[in-house]
Amino acid sequence: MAPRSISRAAEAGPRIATAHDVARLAGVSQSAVSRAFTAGASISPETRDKVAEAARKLGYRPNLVARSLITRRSHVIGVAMAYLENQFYPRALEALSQAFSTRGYQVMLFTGKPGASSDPMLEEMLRHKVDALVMASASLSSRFDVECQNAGIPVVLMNRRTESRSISSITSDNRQGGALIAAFLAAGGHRHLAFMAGSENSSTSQDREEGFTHALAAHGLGTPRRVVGLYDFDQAAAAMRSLLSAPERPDAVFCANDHMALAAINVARAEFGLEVGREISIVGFDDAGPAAWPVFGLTTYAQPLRAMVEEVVAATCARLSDPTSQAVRTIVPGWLAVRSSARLPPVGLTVRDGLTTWMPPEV
Amino acid sequence: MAPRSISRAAEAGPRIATAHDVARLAGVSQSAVSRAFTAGASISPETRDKVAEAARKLGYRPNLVARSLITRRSHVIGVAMAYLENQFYPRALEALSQAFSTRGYQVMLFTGKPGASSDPMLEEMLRHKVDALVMASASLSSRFDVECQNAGIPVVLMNRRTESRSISSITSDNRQGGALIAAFLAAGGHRHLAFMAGSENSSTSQDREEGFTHALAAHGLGTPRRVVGLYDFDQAAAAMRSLLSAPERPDAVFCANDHMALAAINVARAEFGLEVGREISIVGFDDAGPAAWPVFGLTTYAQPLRAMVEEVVAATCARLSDPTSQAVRTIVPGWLAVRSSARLPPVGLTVRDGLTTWMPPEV
DNA sequence: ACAGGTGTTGCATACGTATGCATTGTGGAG
DNA sequence: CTCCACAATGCATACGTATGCAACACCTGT
Repeated sequence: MAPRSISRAAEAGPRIATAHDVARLAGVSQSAVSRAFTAGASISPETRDKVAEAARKLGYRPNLVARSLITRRSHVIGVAMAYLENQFYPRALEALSQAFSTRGYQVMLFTGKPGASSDPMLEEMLRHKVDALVMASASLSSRFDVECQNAGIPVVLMNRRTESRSISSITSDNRQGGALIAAFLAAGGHRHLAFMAGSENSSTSQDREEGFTHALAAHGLGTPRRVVGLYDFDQAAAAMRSLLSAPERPDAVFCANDHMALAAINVARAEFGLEVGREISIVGFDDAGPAAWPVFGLTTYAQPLRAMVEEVVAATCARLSDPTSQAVRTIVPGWLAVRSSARLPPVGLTVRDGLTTWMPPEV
Repeated sequence: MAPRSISRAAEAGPRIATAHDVARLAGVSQSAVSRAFTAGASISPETRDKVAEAARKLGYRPNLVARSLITRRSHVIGVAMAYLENQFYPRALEALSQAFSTRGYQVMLFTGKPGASSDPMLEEMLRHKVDALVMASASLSSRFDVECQNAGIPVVLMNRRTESRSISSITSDNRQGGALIAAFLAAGGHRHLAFMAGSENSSTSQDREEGFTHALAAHGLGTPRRVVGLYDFDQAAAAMRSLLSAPERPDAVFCANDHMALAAINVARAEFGLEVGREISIVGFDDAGPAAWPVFGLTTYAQPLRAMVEEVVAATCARLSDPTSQAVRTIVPGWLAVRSSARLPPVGLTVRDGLTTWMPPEV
């Protein structure tokens, strides 16, 4: 090993400076160098300055790999996320990366093979000794839970929940959102409703559907027609086609997320020539970027991205600083962003900062 | 250290198994365990099986942090990417992550503070000992170059280029793409052209503009009007507003990327009531997801995402396996995806697999 | 002047793995 | 039967850093 690394260094020019090199140049011990780079360590200002000067001369940078090995903290958070064609996720990813980096963590991205089990991904994450896992996609197997608990790694779900008591989850109020949309559409005078589900095993889609369906019943409207879009643009388009081709066409469609709602609008407008918002109402969930674009004007339940990300980061860091703390199950409230893709109810609309929202008139 | 880690282990339950634990259980040396997990190492099948069995019992996983320290290879690629609201980038990120993971590398994501210098990001990447850098956004300072060369870390740019001879870059044919669009619009009978630039310091925007402008001149059309959209949706919308409010309105606008072109379509249609493709032509560059959505039908120069990602990964791995190899400068050819956002020329259109493209009739 | 406290420093070791080297065992060629 | 080649294995060490511990200097209060 030693001879090889020497020869490699020889061919690659000057070796990368280590704490020992800095120590030698500064005339102190390696410990002093380490302490100079550790906030709150016991070291005199003079020594710290000597070290800083030597480090500057040598272009020294602490090796975080070596540090990780000894401190047993990699300061790396594994983020599992696929399905990046849904704008909500890239934004979430960017925000997560920002927020974690503010607290001294970097994000390692795991996308997993499309359609594959999440287990190989888990394996890879554990080998890399990530400090924590944020799962924003992929359904977890039961192994996931126990393996992470054995490894002592906190797991935080974003935008989905689980039964496990040891895993934290941050979601928006999916049930209440679905219910609010039901009330909104009922107040708008719609009578033939439809729901487009995401994946069948998605807790998020289930919750939104439940809230929607229950509230519809409470408003005296029957069970909505149901199609499945699998969170996929093309699948959603096909589902929308089948809805609009049916003899009894719905007058309002609630899609389990914006990505599918945008597909629905595309089909309704481009293939069926419908004027969305007048001849048919389409409502989504997320308020991802394009929803607000004028050509769509998608009415949707807005998930507060920044707030959710903050909660994810807070939950992660909490469990990192106190491993005995309980997993949390946080529900962040959202609101209904009212635009033009759905017929408006006569009352209940309010405008604030140029954004329109709606609340049911009576409780 | 030792007493602390013992007490920590005690409170956290069974310690995470190491190669030593496996060795003890299997009745072999730690070296044997290491070799059992190293492809091509000198070890007998029997020993390998014994080790595998013991490892299975203990739930052993090789610690990649420790491995990185000794092999000086982290198997982590730093990917710098911001601007994820432009759909092109999330897709690229997903594809990069997939492709690298196929070759045994994981992706660490660096987004950088919006608007900040890339230097702190670089610092963080070097501390984490990434094996290579893929830069798909952020403009690099000159420090970047030398620091990475000192550290012996290959740098590969995606979708941008640089003067430095030591940095690889993968782009599509931006000049030719701009020229092709000019020819296409000229053939379509447009006479008052405009160009919407991205960022002024973006090589990509510059190249597309150059190709566009030169080819326009060759077709006897004057210098196009020029506005700046800074690759930003709202800025692009504002730029489009100014174009359409001017006394002499252009009959075709070439936007330096799709993201801005989509903003332009939104403004033209929703604010000015124009029928895009008939009253005004709008062309983009990228062929990111929404360009193909029916409501946009954006005519755009298609960058072959998969091919570009493959080239990026190939270039990265090439320099990793042979550090003395030269940096490459690869240009991946694209093609013009013709849809409905721009008036069609009378000749030159061809359809293949349901996709329409266009080539200039004569050379 | 002396005892005790406080703040700095270096030494030694540990983190978990990979690998050069020496040693051993095994089989085949002569 | 001898010798050599080669495969398999263990020992020892190295990667670069953090930190417990002991040694030490310096200061304060009596």
